[in-house]
Amino acid sequence: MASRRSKAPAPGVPLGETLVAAGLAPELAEPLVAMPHKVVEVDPRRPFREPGVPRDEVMFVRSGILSKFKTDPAGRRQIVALRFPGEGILPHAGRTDYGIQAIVRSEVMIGRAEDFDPIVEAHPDMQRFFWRLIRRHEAIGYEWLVNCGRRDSIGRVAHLLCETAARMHVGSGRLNNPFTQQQIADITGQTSVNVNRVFADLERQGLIKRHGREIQFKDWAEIRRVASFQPGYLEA
Amino acid sequence: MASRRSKAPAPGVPLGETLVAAGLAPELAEPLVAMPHKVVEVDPRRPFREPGVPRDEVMFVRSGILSKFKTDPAGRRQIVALRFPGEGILPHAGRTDYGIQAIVRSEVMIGRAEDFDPIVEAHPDMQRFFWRLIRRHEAIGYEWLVNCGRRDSIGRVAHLLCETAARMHVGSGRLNNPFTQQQIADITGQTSVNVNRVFADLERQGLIKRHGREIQFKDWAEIRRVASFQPGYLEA
DNA sequence: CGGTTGTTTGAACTGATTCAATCTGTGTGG
DNA sequence: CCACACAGATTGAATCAGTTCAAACAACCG
Repeated sequence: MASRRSKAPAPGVPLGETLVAAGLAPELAEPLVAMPHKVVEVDPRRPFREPGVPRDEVMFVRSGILSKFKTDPAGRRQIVALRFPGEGILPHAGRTDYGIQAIVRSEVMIGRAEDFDPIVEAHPDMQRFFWRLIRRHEAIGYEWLVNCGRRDSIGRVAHLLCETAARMHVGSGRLNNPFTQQQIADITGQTSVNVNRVFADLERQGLIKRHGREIQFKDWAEIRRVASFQPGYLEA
Repeated sequence: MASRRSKAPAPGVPLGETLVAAGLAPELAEPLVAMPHKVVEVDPRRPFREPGVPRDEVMFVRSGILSKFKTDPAGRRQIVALRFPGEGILPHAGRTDYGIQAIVRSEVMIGRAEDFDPIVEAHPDMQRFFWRLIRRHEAIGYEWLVNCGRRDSIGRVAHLLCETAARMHVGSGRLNNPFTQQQIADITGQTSVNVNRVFADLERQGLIKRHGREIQFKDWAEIRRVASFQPGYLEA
């Protein structure tokens, strides 16, 4: 019953719009989109940026989803953060400890740190904007720690689904689930086998209905409860 | 065989020094320590700051250790971050999703956001300094996610011990372990019962030796391997 | 069609939890 | 100085959630 991701990325919304939607004042978005940059198409689950390399570049997701990941010496992979359209990965002076891969085929705008940093420094409002975004990602990271540390496997998957629905701005209705079960396992610290069983469970309990990759929430209140999903942390 | 934390906090090192030790230029530390503030003694494992409350204050740890925590609706607690001496918790515009408690008796310097923000905005170098600190805490958070998501219980505890030794600047020798087993459980997403068994295991394997709370690393290389501890992420 | 990637299912196993009891060290007050 | 209370550490037994290994199945692609 597996369905495939669409082969083309979602229509490339202009970056400026997505940034403004994320809360940046329109006149501030302008110098950012005017910054010299290239746009790259990134294939899912292929090496894109390896860990341990210095990265003096900014990237913003225009469409698709990027993930930051780390790999244990034993080879087990853990995804530690996601970036949805309009979100970005800021420059990193020293060596980075994480790698980057796309979850689905994505369009990414890449600029150089030496172009980006002066722009931010020149606009205190933009500093505050990025400050707020960092804080939001921090809050999400904390929530993920609670997820991995304290919830059982059903709660973890349910929570990820709720969060994803919220971050993709689909309400409590249908979610076009972008993840493979392996990726969900890598995010929630489990095995893909178990993720599969959890999905079957959720469906058997009548909380969701699946048509291929698409997920329909049949009982939003109850799945929120199972996930103990309190969306407050997502509002910067 | 339990020993108690010393009843007095570690001698209150001047904040300026600890900030400089953390990499801040001495002339930049000055306006920070000159900022109007109060110094508070915080008792361990007592309510200090509750989640869900706006917090327009900065705090810097002068001695002891602070923890940020979240609590699941089911009442299970997860510690999501630690702050050692010289480290701080920056102001938070909206409602905070986490609470704050001390791990051991701590001295904390508390200032107001409205005093702190202008100082930072006036000094680009200080912005870069805090930027780097944020990045470091982000990296630690990612490593914690790997810890909770991908390591077994021995690896988790061993990793926390290694990280703590590094952050407290004790080399590979003796660590005056500041945590109760319950706190270690709350950090690593386990039960205190299991943490206890892990400690017994580590000792039986000859990796550590315990005298009350004090831990002596008998085989640093091997415990690093067990923990898959790569300290690179700690260097901002 | 054959190759690849992702999903699904079963059976055996194991690491960690739960519950409950006991033990140890520390501090307090009589 | 002893009795007592308290917090934390330790141990055992039963249980269970999640892993591991292995195999089959489905969908898509060239």
